Amino acid sequence: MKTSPHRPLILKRRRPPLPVQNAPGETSEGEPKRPSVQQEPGDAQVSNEVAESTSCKFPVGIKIINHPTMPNTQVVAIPNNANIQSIITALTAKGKESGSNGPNKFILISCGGAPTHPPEPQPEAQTSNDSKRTEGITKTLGPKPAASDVNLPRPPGALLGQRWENCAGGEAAGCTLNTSLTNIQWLGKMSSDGLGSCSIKQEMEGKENQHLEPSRVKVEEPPRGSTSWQDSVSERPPYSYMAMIQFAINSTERKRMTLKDIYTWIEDHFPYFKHMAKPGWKNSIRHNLSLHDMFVRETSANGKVSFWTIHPSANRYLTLDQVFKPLDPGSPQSPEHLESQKRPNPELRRNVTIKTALPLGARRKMKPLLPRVSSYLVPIRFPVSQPLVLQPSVKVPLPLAASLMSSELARHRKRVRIAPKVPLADEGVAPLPTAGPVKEEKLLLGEGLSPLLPVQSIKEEETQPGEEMPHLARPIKVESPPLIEWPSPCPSVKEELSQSWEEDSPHSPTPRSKKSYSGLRSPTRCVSEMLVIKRREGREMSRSRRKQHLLPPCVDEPELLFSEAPGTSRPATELPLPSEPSVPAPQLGYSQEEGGPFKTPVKEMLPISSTPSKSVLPLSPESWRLTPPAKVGGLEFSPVRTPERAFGPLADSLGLPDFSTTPLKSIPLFDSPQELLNSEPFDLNSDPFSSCPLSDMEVPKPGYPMVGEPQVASLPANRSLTEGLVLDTMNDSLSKILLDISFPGLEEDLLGPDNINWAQLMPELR
DNA sequence: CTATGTAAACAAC
DNA sequence: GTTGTTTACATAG
Repeated sequence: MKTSPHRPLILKRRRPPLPVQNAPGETSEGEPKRPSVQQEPGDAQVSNEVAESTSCKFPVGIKIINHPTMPNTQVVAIPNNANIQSIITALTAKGKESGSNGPNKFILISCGGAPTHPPEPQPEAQTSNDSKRTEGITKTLGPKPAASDVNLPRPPGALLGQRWENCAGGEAAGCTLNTSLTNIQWLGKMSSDGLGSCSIKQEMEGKENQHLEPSRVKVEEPPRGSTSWQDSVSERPPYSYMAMIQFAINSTERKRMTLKDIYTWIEDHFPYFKHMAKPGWKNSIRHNLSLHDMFVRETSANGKVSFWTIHPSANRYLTLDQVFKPLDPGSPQSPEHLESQKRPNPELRRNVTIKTALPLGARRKMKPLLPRVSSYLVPIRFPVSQPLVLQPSVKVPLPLAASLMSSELARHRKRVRIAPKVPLADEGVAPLPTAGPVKEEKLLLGEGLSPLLPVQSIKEEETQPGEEMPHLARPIKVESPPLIEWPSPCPSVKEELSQSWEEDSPHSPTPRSKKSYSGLRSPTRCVSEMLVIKRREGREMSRSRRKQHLLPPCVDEPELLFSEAPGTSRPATELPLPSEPSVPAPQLGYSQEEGGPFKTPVKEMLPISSTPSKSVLPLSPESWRLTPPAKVGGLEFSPVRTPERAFGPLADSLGLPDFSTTPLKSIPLFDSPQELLNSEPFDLNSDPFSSCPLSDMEVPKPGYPMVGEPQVASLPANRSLTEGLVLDTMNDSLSKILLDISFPGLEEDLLGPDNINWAQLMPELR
């Protein structure tokens, strides 16, 4: 309000639109889809599944054995093609029946089972995106599938890795990422999906500035039954605009959303904005979108529609669901509860961060979605001789795994790393590669994973089939200044390694226009034809918050990414995952990005605030954007993307600490995630779930040498890690775990009593 | 000082 | 009017 005298004049900013090329595919996208949230066709499919689930039958092929050392715990081997949801339902029922005395915890692992095809990737990816969004959505049991984010369970095969996004709502609507199995929602009770689902959209109230004012506000509140959120209507959500924007964008399958849809999503999920907030909140949303580098604007091919996306490197794929669970079981989430402080709290950060440890109470009312299950992390030895065995199983994305593991363990050593802020440094300043800044955090990371890796991007675009590389190549135009520059590679150093997204790019110092880069990199974009727009140089200069960069643009950008080897280079983030699932690559990265989501104190993680704090990292702001592929030193893995995004979030949700810390036995093997990745044993490829054989994928590892890191040896041949889920019927939780499977030949001692006869479960292994 | 929120001036459509 | 960008300022921590 204040009119500040100081207000600078702004001269024309915009630049002409880019030429758009249309992508054929895109077309559909172009349109803003609104959130119609509700949606889509997928239902039919879903229903089927659901139906099944209800039946609770265990599919054929399921094998259950008692865990040798854990009481009331059974190991359930699920064929890839089995309907997980139904299995979980059945197990839940079984566990409930047993109560505390009988088996009430189940470790679910994929046994590949049906050899069949790799699970197909879900429909999802494919191109359709927008248009299709329909995809398979599975709907969950949850209450409202509708719109928003629903995470659904996935069908068969999906165990681990996939993220399915199903999203119902197309872009607008949200889909969360799902972490497939991990999603608790399956259990029904927890559904957090869209808070309230919204419905309605607002009529948009009109102008921003008008006030709705309170007066009207309250009126609408829903009946209170639900308590939670309703109450919350009048309360401001504890999330920052940045966080809410991320939730909104991440709720869509494509991870992109038009401004209007963002408004709508927020209104739908946070009634406060619809009813109570001053109209100026929309201005704030826009402000945040422009301000934070993590938000990248892309235009549709035709140039008509602008979509806001989250730079893959920075995207933690946070969704409302992931972050918290409503206190009230029944009610939809209600983040809103909290107080209405004036300020929304720092929100996520804190909240998100959540370590499970934290007292819930402290955090506003939200609870973490996933309970930790430490105990489950017990390594399981696999008798089988071959290392591969589990192929079907999930590959755990490293990161994920790491995170999983670490979660509990972590605490021991580790530190929590914090996500560096994103340095969005914005353009200008890019720290030199060397720039030292990287600092601290990295260190941590260094070892482990770099959580930050950009990796993630993944999914988004999967839609576009194929092209992984393409995108890279594809030039996207940047709007602005021609800067585009592709970054030259910076040589930089590895240092960056760890940093978070930003880091990745570390070298990339070139900050340049952030956005520009982003465009480049983000997978999505690649895919799509979108252009990215965004910042122009101008910004760089500017001192605006965001910009902060310190350095002048290095100029170079790290473009390398692309240039380089195809596989490798691609920024992790970018990879569009063709199908995400497929991507086997281990990705460590994602985690980082988020900072492991939770781990990082929220702050960082969060959105990282894009706002650059200037000081923070030297990294260039863009760094993340660019995400230098391999380059980043340690990050190498980044290239790997996680197979699924899902994990990322998942992990986050867990609030795992750093990878490195993980206590699990298995872990010890790897010092860092990287190691894991590197290590062969994992067959990443084999991921059953992934649709694609990895073969295609490039695995990151090779290419980049880690920077300085010593790479560690890979896992022993006889061991491998696989991801599994732990269903605890005592508390209705479903969590991912990383299993250490030992093959014969290993040291016996290690094995210990807990060996499980995997052969029983997974004949195929043999 | 940082992160965030808010208001506002402008620009381009 | 909408969308996007950028400043300026306020404020909590």
